[in-house]
Amino acid sequence: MGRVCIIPWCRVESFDTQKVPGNSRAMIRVLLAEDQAMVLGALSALLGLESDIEVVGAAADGETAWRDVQRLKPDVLVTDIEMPSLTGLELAQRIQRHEMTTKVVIVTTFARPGFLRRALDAGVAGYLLKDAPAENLAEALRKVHRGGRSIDPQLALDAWSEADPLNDRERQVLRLAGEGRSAGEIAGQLNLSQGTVRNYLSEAIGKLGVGNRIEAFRLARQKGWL
Amino acid sequence: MGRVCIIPWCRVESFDTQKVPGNSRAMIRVLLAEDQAMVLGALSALLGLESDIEVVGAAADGETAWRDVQRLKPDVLVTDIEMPSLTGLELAQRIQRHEMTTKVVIVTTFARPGFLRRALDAGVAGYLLKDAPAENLAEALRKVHRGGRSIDPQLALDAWSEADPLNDRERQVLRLAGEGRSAGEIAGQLNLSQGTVRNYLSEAIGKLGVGNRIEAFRLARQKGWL
DNA sequence: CATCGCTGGTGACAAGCGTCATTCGCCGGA
DNA sequence: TCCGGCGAATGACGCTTGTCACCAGCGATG
Repeated sequence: MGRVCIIPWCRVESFDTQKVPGNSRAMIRVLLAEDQAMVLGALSALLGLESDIEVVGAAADGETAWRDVQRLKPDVLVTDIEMPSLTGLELAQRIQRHEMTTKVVIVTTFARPGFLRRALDAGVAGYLLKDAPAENLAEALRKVHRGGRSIDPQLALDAWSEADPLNDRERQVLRLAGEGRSAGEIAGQLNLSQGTVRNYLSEAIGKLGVGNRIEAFRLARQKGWL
Repeated sequence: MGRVCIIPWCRVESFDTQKVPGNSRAMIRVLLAEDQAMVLGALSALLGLESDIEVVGAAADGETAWRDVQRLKPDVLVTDIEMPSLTGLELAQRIQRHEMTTKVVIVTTFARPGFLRRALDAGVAGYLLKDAPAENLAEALRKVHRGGRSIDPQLALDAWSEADPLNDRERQVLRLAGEGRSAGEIAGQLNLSQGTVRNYLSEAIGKLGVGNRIEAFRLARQKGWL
């Protein structure tokens, strides 16, 4: 199995991954997927410090990650969500559909309950935030490799407790308000009266427990409700 | 220049003979500032593999980074831009104003011309994108430490396009307004009068040629002027 | 048929927003 | 010394927002 290192100055063209110097133990074979090259390299370095983890590949976009998953059959895929050509969530779905043994751990910036929910539906075994301490990653990989799950606890709570309180109209109106449209403009665009638009906005503001449309928009977007 | 391959599964062992544990050599003392803990840890691991670089500290927000800069007086500060309490750009400004010898290298996701421009005004020596290959970082640090500069070339071109029309106050006010603060709240926070805040907002709205604070905020942020 | 509940609308009111003309103090340059 | 410019404040004006109480149609459900 020939493999090319994707990091340019790393000029090794291929080598044997099965055989690990001095250690035939339960080495966890990990594939990384992350579109920001520098973060990708850094994560690779980070995991490389762990004696029981072996980074067998690193992909910078969704499609190559998918090919690498099929080719390398890693124990664990560590992936970002936002990537070109194929998101981490779609990647997880494919792995689920193909009934592969590769576990998926999402590592992302976005603490949006909506994302977590979709990730769980796609059968991911881990969901970490980039805000979390770096040690958590290796720990999570071990847990997942043992068959466990590792979900950001704070986020897990949010995903259960908080359902989207907004209805369709409120979402529409809030989206436009967030772009700076006035009540009148929104009314024109949705074929409503100006007063009705203000009522919906007021409703949304009340439901979200904030003070104005801007905060309402920010909160709703942050929660993944828009 | 001896270099160690940073990618762990790339098992090239290139030894650096320069480096001695006693280190009388040009060890580059680096402070990291990055709000995403996992990325911070990963970058730390990445740079830790370089034989001529020593990571002397790692801060997760702007204020602690600033304290660490004063305390540790590192050769180079590697900082993200978007951080709580103090952005990387403000950090660079402070270092410039205090005429410290610490060089600043910005490492960010944002390829916004305005950011680069303000970074250059603040006298930073390097501006890298997280999209860039990981080995660029260490390379840039060395170049900067030798007194050189390392600016993302593509971005450097764009920077000459559009100038930021906003002044300091307008930026501050707009940032807070974008978070949903009212004129009164902003006034309290900046020790201004409510009327003055509205004047600044009006100015900003006019300069940007938009219709209200929300549009002004969105436009300014998109251009990298905040 | 009565009666909910839902979607949308009205009108009124206070508070906040955006604009403008004007003022004041202060600093730096001519 | 005077003058211009800048940062900040003021007050006034009209428009927009956020809130609330209330009303009208309309489809279900009893």
